[in-house]
Amino acid sequence: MTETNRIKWVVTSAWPYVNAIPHLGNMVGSVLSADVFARYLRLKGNEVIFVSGSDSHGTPVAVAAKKQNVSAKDLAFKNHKIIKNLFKLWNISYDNYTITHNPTHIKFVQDFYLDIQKNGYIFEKEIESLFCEKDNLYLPDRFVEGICPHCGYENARGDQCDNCQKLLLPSELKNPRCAICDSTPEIRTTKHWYMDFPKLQARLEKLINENKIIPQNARQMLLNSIAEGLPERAITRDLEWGIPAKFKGAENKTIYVWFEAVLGYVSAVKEWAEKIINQPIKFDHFWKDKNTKTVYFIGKDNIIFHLIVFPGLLIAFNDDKSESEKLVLPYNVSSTEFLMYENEKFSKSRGVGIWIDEALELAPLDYWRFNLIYNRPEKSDTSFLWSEFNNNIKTLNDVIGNFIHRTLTFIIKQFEGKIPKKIELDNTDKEFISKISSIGDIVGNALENFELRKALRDTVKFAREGNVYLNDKAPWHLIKEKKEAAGHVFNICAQAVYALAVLFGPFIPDTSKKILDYLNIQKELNDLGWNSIGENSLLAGHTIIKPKPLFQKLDIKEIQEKYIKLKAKEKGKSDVEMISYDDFKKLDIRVALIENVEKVEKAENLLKLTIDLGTEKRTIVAGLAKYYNENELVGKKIIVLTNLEPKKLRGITSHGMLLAADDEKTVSILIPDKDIAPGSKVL
RNA sequence: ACGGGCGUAGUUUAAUCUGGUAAGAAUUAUGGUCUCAUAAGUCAUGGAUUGUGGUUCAAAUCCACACGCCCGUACCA
Repeated sequence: MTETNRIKWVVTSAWPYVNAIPHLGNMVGSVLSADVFARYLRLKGNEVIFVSGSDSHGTPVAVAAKKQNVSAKDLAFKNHKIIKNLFKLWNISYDNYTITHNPTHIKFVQDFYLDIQKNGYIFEKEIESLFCEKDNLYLPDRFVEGICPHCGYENARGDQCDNCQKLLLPSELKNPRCAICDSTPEIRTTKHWYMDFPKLQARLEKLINENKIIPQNARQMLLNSIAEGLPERAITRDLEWGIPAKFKGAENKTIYVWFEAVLGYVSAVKEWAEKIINQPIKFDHFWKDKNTKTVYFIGKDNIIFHLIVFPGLLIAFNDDKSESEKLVLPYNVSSTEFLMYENEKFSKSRGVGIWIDEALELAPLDYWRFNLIYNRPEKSDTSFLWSEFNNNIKTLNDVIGNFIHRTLTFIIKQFEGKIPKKIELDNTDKEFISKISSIGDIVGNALENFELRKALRDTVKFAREGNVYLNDKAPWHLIKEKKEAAGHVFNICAQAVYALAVLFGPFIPDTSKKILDYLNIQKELNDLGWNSIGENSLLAGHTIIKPKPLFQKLDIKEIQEKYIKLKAKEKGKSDVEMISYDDFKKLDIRVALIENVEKVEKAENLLKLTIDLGTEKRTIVAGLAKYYNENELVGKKIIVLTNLEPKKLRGITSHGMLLAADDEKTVSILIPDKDIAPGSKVL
């Protein structure tokens, strides 16, 4: 444990893209894990700087801004502010949460690449690229579609054919078209600046081999891709929204986001030193000391980037620097697997998952922080399950909250709130006390090995042992015979409560603070320190405060319903897109009379309807079988969209669409208020 | 397609690197018990190694194949 004492740490989490609010998966993998780790290191008395920021450049932001008719910069800053505020609400203890579009970062990146160029790691190359004149855009590979030269599949993308799986170059496609506007792009020659990774290969291999801390599974994959040969990578782009490249002749080029955002790990500390604490020297203090440990909390999709690309850049930069000017190479990368939502991938477009703003509307913060770390996907992908969430809240409440509450209320009621004295220890006492004195090391070791999940589970186990101890000693019996004997037990339990306050500090800081408040301890947690856990943390005679329950059980069904409503509201919001009257006029909506209804075989929800439109009869297929039976529909007058493209459903061609309302619980067909002739137009 | 990883009670998981205890826990279920505490606590019982072959005295663990899921190659940040 002394090993980490007074060591300098730079703790970082992956940079969230400014275009989207992070979801729980993003949160647990990088931001929250890094926060727990940073809080622990501070508690152990280390020098810690914890940084990250919003990744603000790149095509998607530019495109979104254009759609909303604002500048990319305004949009980026607006979203950055929202994300930054959410992290604050999540109690993320960043020393600096910045944005890549800040002057310190921009200058740092520009100078950095000029340095690398000077050191001989950048070369220029002309390439042919497809350009869409209509969108005024060089098209990234996957934004080009066309016919696959191998299998003739019509919708092959410029990077790969989804049909035959073969890798493609955009120029190989027959009849290429722009995926955004469908027009035919032209081939243009453009020059780009490349990073010479092959030149770094040997040194990167050495770095990976010599670093014994990075996870075993990542190592294998990394060595593999190095052995395969690292590709040269273009670091510039023909894009306006980004950091202008300063290479000679690169006037209209920007640095590709991937190669610039990672440098934020460095520049964010620089910005912090210069602008937040006004001690510029602190930048060198952290980044240019070879004993500083830098740690990166990321998702598994980011491993290569953080252990090959990023250190590669640092090595190239350090090439001509003296020892005291070199930037320190990564100490470790803690990568998590993915969090799923009820066994599905999080997906914004399909509305699958929980986003960090929604979470806060559904349950108190510490319930989320606890739950996420408790199920942190360390070994394999794990799912967020409502049932698990419920279990974990119960654990929090029944095991931890209750142990603390029963201990403190007993002391209040029977001992006027004063911590009673210990008397003689028997074996049961000794056993529990030895647990109190070792729990700090057990949990601390797990954290230092980046096993956050184990650390939290060990803490819960400790609280459970507190309950067992209480049960074994049954002080509510002892008190009838000999008050001191009961007091003795509660002295020991109070030490355990104190231990829990400290142990929970990194995980659920609000709760930790509450416990300290009840214990009537005014000192800041960081001043108390991790090592203050022990059998005599609280002195006999110390007065505590009457506690309130720390947690309460939640009605998970109610929360789920709230979640569904939240999702429905969002969906409604995004669907409200204004259309012109001309657009509306294109729809031919009419009243129709249902003449016949049959159930469609092998389809649980489909009905085949024969309808009369006055001038003609038609067949349409509707997904109503769950809500209506055949008989109750015949003879009803309904509303039908008649000029929808015919579509084959289960072998039956549907010539139109029946209109119905759906609130996710019931589905109701629409019926004209008065008796009106079939074929009447709806306007 | 290629490279890497993963697969253990209904559910969430430990033990896998380094083969060796009745595969350990939590939750769920069932039954008992205590009353300080929040219908909480505590105790007991039941329940699992994806499949098929192989190596071995011995396989959850090592090897091969199959199946399923994830990631990377693949510039989407």
